[in-house]
Amino acid sequence: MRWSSAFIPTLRDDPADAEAISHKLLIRAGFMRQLMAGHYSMTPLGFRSLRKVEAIVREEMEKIGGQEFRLPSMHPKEIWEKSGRWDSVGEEMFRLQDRKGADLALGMTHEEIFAFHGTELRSYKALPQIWYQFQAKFRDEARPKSGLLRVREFTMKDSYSFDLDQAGLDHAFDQHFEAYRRMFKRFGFEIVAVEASSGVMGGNTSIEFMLRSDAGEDWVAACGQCGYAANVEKAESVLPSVEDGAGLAEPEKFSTPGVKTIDDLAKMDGGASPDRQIKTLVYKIDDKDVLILLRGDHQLSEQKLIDQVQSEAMRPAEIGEVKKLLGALPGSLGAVGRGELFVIADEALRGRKDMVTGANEDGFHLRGVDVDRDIDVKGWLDLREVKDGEGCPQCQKPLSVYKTIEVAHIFKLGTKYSEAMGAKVQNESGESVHLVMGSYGIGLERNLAAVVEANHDENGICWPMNIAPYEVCVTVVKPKDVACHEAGERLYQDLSQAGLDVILDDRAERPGVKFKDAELIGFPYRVTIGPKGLEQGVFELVRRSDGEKTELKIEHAVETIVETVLDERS
RNA sequence: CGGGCCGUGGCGCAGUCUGGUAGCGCGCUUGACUGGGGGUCAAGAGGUCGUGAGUUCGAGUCUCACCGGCCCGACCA
Repeated sequence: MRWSSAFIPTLRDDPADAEAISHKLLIRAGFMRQLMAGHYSMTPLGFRSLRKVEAIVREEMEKIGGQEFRLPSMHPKEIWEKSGRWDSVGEEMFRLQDRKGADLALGMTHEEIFAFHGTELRSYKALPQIWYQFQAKFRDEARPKSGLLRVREFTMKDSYSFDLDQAGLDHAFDQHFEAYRRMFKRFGFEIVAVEASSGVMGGNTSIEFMLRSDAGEDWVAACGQCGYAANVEKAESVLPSVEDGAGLAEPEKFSTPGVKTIDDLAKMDGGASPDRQIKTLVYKIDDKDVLILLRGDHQLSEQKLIDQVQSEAMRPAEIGEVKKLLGALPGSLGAVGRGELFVIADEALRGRKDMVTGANEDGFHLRGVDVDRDIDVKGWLDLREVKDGEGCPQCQKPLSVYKTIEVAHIFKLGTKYSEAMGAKVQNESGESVHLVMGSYGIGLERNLAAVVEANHDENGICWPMNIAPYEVCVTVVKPKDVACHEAGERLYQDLSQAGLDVILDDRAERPGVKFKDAELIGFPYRVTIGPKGLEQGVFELVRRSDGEKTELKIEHAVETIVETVLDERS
């Protein structure tokens, strides 16, 4: 490609509405443009890189025996009703009607559709199968943000495995796990694989692949010692034990005027430190009132609660409902003597004595509370959100908690969808059994953005060779000079001939403009061809990642550049 | 969905409080000088000021409604 005839709309300033680095750089460097919130058009440069991401994913899928499909993105309501997800996914699914008034959905994932096609599998002899596709996914995100990191329309490679039994699924899952690791390596960033909550996907095991980044929105707890890592929606930790005093024979009410928070009570004379307090939250779970108890210095993880309580709908109670139920406002709530209510307590409260909690009377608390003696706990669950520095559940060393981008998610689904669609095969003994399924997703655009988040500097993007839109940029410093022009043209032809992706910057621009643009876009290598170099019989090769410059004798330039580029492809 | 901020040439912004001929920088076009890190000079093109209604002699500016975008939170297979 000759730059003079290419559409590469670079911008001198950061776009005003971008925050995330990948968002700013992909816009500025001319890789994409926004159409509306959560929907981006890829420009030719962006599409080249996106196709390289896709090619890597496809290669790795083929390596594990994946077979590529292409499914419709518009689905009939009926198939989503069979799995129950027409209702359970709620507003996140785009829905529409055709001219006959039939209800349709834009696919946000394809478990139902692949399971539907899986019904044509009849015998164990046909197994295992791994089916995949690249397809646009539509999700009506409440808040699209951060450029390509959270959008409403994107391309996903989703694959589905079909096996006879759990052991088969485990194998397919492991194959995907390894394939994904290879993909990220080739993308040029390090990931951490974590245990995750499966959300409404169903199934019991899922693993997320996370890239550490401040632009992310998922928190991960990881142990540097033993390798334990989990999404905070799922992570556990061990706490130092707390020594309790003997306490009182029975709870004693005391006045706490103006105390509204854990902190207020901790600061008050005769109060209690947060780890000696019981925090009481009120939730409406399927219209039932439930009290949730945690230690005062602990935070509820709603996802943990959702994952452990079978419920259709859950929300915190409104303030009026709380007052009506317990007779007091938040700040003075407690579970003592409320045995008629369903009380769930976090494990960290088990066996605690001499605690302080609200008296269900504004401005009053109870001290000397013995959890086992005074509170009728119906269920003990791990509900606490893990915090930085707490002990690793495997090796007790301190955990670190940090922000990440979820770059892929793989699930062991089990038989949820094969049962819903009636996908069965006969096993060796002639019995009909439901297919055991897995599903494995990776978003292309998000991974493109992740590559940028992980590979950039103050001058722009630093593409790894595998993802770069062009591997080499040949910069002709003075295109009007015949010798320069011809040398550039010849090098461009030779490198292209050798199979490299190369762009020739033949624009009538100042050298500075060309250098800046090339750095902003982030070509891994750039060759400078100018009068000075020609006089000495050399080109200059500049590496984007560290700015290292090498002088190449003109007669050996092609050979050296080709070798360098091929070396870095993987 | 709650809270906050913002819509003015392609991009970044000023002008809005206090109503009176729509501006600046960059980019773009043409020409000249230039040519190894966003150069200089000259001459140009480009805007229904998000949309609609209202107040006013007069609205980018004031009022109301709507639309769109960004950020925080809630939510997120």
